[in-house]
Amino acid sequence: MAATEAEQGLVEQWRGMLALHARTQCELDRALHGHGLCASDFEVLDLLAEGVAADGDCGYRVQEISDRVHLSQSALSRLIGRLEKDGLVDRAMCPEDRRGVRVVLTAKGRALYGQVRPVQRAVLARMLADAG
Amino acid sequence: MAATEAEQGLVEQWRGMLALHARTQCELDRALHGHGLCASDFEVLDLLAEGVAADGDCGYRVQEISDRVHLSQSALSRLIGRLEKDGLVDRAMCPEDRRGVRVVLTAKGRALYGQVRPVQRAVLARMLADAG
DNA sequence: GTGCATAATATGCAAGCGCATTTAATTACG
DNA sequence: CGTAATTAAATGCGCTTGCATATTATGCAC
Repeated sequence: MAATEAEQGLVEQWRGMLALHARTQCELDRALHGHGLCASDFEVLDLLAEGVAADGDCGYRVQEISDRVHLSQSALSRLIGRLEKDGLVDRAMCPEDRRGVRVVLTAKGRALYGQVRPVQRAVLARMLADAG
Repeated sequence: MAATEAEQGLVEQWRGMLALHARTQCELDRALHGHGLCASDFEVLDLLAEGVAADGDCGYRVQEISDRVHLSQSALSRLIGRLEKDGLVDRAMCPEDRRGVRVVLTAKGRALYGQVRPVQRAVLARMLADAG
């Protein structure tokens, strides 16, 4: 039946994606672990670093980060807490909405990002290049 | 530069994959949760069910499952333990290598799989159809 | 067969995650 | 204004995960 064939195609697509995702995520975690980061940490740093050019003052609201990163709100809150504890980001109250929190890379965070970014890009190149 | 462009392409490919994977995995977990399963549980059941046709006697070695499922050996061991506790699989010693363990679907496990499989397929169809 | 390296699972443990709830600030409505 | 409904983020909690290690079984040298 055509329906079954289409279904089988979806299943294979999904299995392929699971495999590639797991392999890549695992490699990323290993590569970043030496720098004290996990893959989710890097996702957030990557977003923060790309947001502002060089002046480290505007940053993102937690909610904006939450829209772009695939974590629950609670997981993100704790992740930012860890980054802050390690001195990689600062948390500051939003002046315009005092419920909100603004997150900014510190100099240390920016430096670590600069160091780690090529590592992450290399893993992506190695894992995604052929098996796309 | 061409190198930077290629790199940017990889980054976008990876972000797209992260997004699609996270959305789908999350939907799967939600859909299966009502049946007492998580997405990893289903992966294992799916493999076990496809392995043998109807006679439930040969099953898989844990190591064979480990090759096909993207979990650490310890996580898989515990997952099988949970399935066993819920009466969905049986664990039996391998006659030919008594270090090994053979895992087989029980009748209950096969019944649950039959019930849950269309649910999982529907989620895949819904999530992967357009954004492939 | 005894001893030693290796292999297949299981288990102790700490860390990260999601769900539900809490706390604090804003908005809406009488 | 004051009170209820809503929103932003943080926290309690249980569960799953991976790493390191323990346990049991095999195989090989002697």
